[in-house]
Amino acid sequence: MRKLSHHSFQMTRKRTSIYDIAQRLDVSVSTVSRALSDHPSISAALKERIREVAREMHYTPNSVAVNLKTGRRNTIGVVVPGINRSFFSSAIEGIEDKAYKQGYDVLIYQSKDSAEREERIVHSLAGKVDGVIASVAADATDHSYYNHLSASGVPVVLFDRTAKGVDAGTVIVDDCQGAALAVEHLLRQGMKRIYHFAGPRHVNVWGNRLEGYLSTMREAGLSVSDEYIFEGINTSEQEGRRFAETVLTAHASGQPLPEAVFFAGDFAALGAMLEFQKAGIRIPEDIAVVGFANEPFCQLLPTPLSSVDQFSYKMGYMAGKMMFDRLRGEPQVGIVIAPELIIRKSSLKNTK
Amino acid sequence: MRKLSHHSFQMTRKRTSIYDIAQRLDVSVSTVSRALSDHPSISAALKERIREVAREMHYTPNSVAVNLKTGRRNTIGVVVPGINRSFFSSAIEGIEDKAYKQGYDVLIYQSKDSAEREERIVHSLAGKVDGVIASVAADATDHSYYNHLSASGVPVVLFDRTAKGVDAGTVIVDDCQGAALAVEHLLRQGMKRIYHFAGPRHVNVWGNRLEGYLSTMREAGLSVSDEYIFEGINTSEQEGRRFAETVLTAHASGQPLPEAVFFAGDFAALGAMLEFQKAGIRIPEDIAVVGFANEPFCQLLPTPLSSVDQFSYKMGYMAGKMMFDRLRGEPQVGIVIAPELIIRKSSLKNTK
DNA sequence: ACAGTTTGCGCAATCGTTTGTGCAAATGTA
DNA sequence: TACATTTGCACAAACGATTGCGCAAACTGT
Repeated sequence: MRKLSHHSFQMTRKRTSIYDIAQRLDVSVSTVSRALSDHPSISAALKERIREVAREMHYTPNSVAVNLKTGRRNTIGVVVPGINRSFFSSAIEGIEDKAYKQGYDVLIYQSKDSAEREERIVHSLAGKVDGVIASVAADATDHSYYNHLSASGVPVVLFDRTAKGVDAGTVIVDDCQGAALAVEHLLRQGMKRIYHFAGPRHVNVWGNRLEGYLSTMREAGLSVSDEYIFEGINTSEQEGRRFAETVLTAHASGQPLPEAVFFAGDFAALGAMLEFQKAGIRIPEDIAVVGFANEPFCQLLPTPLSSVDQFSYKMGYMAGKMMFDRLRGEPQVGIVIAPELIIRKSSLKNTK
Repeated sequence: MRKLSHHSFQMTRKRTSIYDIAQRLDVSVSTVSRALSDHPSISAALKERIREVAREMHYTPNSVAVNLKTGRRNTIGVVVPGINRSFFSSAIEGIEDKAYKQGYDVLIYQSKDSAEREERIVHSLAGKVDGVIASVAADATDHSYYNHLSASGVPVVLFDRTAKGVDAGTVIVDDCQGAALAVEHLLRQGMKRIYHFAGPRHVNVWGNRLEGYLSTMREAGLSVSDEYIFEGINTSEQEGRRFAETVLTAHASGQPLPEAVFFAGDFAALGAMLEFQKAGIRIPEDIAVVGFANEPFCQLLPTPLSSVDQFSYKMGYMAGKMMFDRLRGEPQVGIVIAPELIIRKSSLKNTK
């Protein structure tokens, strides 16, 4: 192992520029530039020599200079509530893969579900990126600051959590249909008393899932009384537990248990399942459960959790695709991905 | 809601530059530049007017131009195996939080545990970022390409998965001690026949955990026979299952079951637990289990999994801190974070 | 051999900033 | 009043690339 300097930060040799190459071969910088970008007006022989010298001098173009000159930055910004969540991190993976293929870099920002932080981020993003892909913060309803971007020529693509009044392309999963799939699956097994754990309905995804639940129940000729629906402040595990407690105390005072519950989020489903099981209620025999998002842990649970898959990676990838379409000036309006119900043990009553 | 153009990509007005402001106030660009950066040689009155006009013209500095001129990009690159893993995504969260405070942006790249991809990324990073924070790919042992960066003045900080022969600061958890904590915890409960599920030992983290396991056993006066140690190709759930099968078949042919197993990773522990339980083996009564990383799912499991916490967020945050120290020319050599054993049901034999 | 093309390259402006230096006007000193 | 300082701003050269234009030399054809 070769000895390394303690203070490598001092030995910063200047990077070789196009100018150094030019000097070395006694040609002009423009010639070097053209040679390296394979311009027709440079002879093949000279091109070859320039490329060779560039290689041996370890030349890498200074992207900042290129960006300044061309006006493009080859970078797209991504704003999500938090990266530390499977749905978002795998969506980002999709975005990154697409971007990587196109030679673009990805700048990541976390709004932490705070619209205030989101706004600051969005403003700072203007001029740093060619486009922005985002999933909006849930704590507010007005996200019009994204229009600053689109107004100044920076295309915006919203995925999953979209916002009204924003000039942007959207990539979403058909939440309404996803809910329908889940509820129909339960109905098919003869259950009628199906509850729904919802998130705040001002957020499109949760509102639509509620909508899908309601319309499917209605179509099946079932009436949905108030106690069927529980609106959590979010879809966390804790809220799921709170839901379970509510149901259990209602049961204690005589109300029948639900036959099944459709949760608008997996974590809420998880919390509730654990709480139910603690109370001696069996899943799925006593209560069948379906979640939403198909988080990785679903299949890891001792009672694997049925869930609606949102194809998070694909959503990210499509959002990336839509972004590049927009950058090319071919604006796609919106993409809706068909969800898929993954049936596991938690929702199968007649399991032998 | 105001009507938005279908083709906002065409209405790209030129961004206002420092030059526009100068023209409007009939001063020179240099004056504007200095005024906005609060240079002493500009009168307070003029500064105020310039700032005002800048605000009303919605001026935001063109960061690319600033970068080109100053040589700094205010961006740090992060290279991790994959973002879609709780450990890395929350480490990134730590990095991002620190960077955000310092006004730096974060560029994310995924090596997907491929050294080849990692090398391409690292090369492309030269000249795009001021520093690089990474956790190296596990499929190779030579990561010397990182030296290109440090040699050209771009500081490198490695966290968790480090590499020998790379001129970089490091932030790691004391894996050896973490293993010791886990094994001691098991020993204290009187167990002696303690197995270890290891990862490839050429990767520092797994090698050190193995080391910690071995030395703790040795100090307790216990001999470790070959079948105690299983070296998986990684620490995935699948490898965990494979481990369980190996143990079970050995048991079928007369060998006693382990009293406890210390896993070098939570996912492996999970896979094995599920497999054991499927075979009717009770956790922790028959086999106690301790994992490593304290992944979020540990506490969600019906038999919550004891695990060694690595403080991933903190590691990321410290890595960020170390990066800024290096950028300031105050090189920290290495930070070692003390791990903490989180004891849960899976490792408590004498639970009532 | 001469005009007309093509081929191959250099000159210089440009992108939006930062910053060293120069130079007037305003101020201070005697 | 005359000279030395300070104050406040403008000029112009960078940073590292891209690119329109110009212009010699090397070809083409007759």
